Amino acid sequence: MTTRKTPNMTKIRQATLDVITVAGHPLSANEVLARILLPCNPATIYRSLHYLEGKGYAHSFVLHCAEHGTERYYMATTPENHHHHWFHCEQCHRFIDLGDCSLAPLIQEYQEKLGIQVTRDTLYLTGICATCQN
Amino acid sequence: MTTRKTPNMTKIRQATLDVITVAGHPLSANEVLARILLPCNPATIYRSLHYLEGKGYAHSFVLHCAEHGTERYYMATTPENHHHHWFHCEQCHRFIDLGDCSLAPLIQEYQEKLGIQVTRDTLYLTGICATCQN
DNA sequence: CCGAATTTGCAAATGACTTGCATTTAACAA
DNA sequence: TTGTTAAATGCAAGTCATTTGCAAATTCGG
Repeated sequence: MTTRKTPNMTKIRQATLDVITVAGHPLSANEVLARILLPCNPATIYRSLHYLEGKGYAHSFVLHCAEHGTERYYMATTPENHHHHWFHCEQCHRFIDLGDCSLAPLIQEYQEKLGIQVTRDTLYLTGICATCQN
Repeated sequence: MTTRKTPNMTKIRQATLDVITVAGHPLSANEVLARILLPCNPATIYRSLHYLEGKGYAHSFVLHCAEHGTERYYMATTPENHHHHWFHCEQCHRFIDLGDCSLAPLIQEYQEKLGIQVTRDTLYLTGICATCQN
């Protein structure tokens, strides 16, 4: 009995990664499903996104917006493995990149002060974007 | 026909507020339900928490933890209406207070730079607390 | 090409949360 | 106090994102 060494980057997984990479901003599973070109079952998209996150190809966070409810949003990991934070417009449902995470010093401080081990930070802002204010 | 001026702070709503106030840390609807002394329907807890948040008596955020899934957590608003941020231990499911939100300057900067109107910020850290590391 | 292990599709299940509706509660005027 | 009426609650069913069990399809390694 041979154990397969590395699970496969299948067509669907690659296509899923392509979709979130091209998008350039966080996408929900439903949005991925709507954009993927391959015929694909919703459950497979969920599994595919799990896979990508597990392998470090994607990051995700759970965001709630009044109009779309609570969903998990995925974005492709950058080459440097930095993660960004985002502003979400509740009106047009668009994301604005707030740039690289700048929480490292703050997190370091908390870790030292409280003896905690931080494995993940979630930060996002919501409100109305410049365009929707007019 | 007279329109009633102010909806009521009913017994259940008051008891709900009491529960999250006494807890001192974020509580999910289920946790409130488990702690409230009055006989009360789950749906009413949800409605009650909505009410409290709408009136400014409570704040909430959605957090995902591997063991408990995705849930909204509520905490009582402080007298100064400051909101805190929290660390959540994925092992013992306890919250540690990270203190007052220190994002104001950062948010102000984003608002000016991007012309956005930020109505809400969500920040929390997850990981393993000091106790659970041993 | 064969056999084992992984992946996918499909359908049902889960779980948080919401909603419609009938009933109960409570505010307000008389 | 009592009747009227809006608001609050209980109950049950519905919604929606996500997960899971299982059978069928795919694919890797030999």
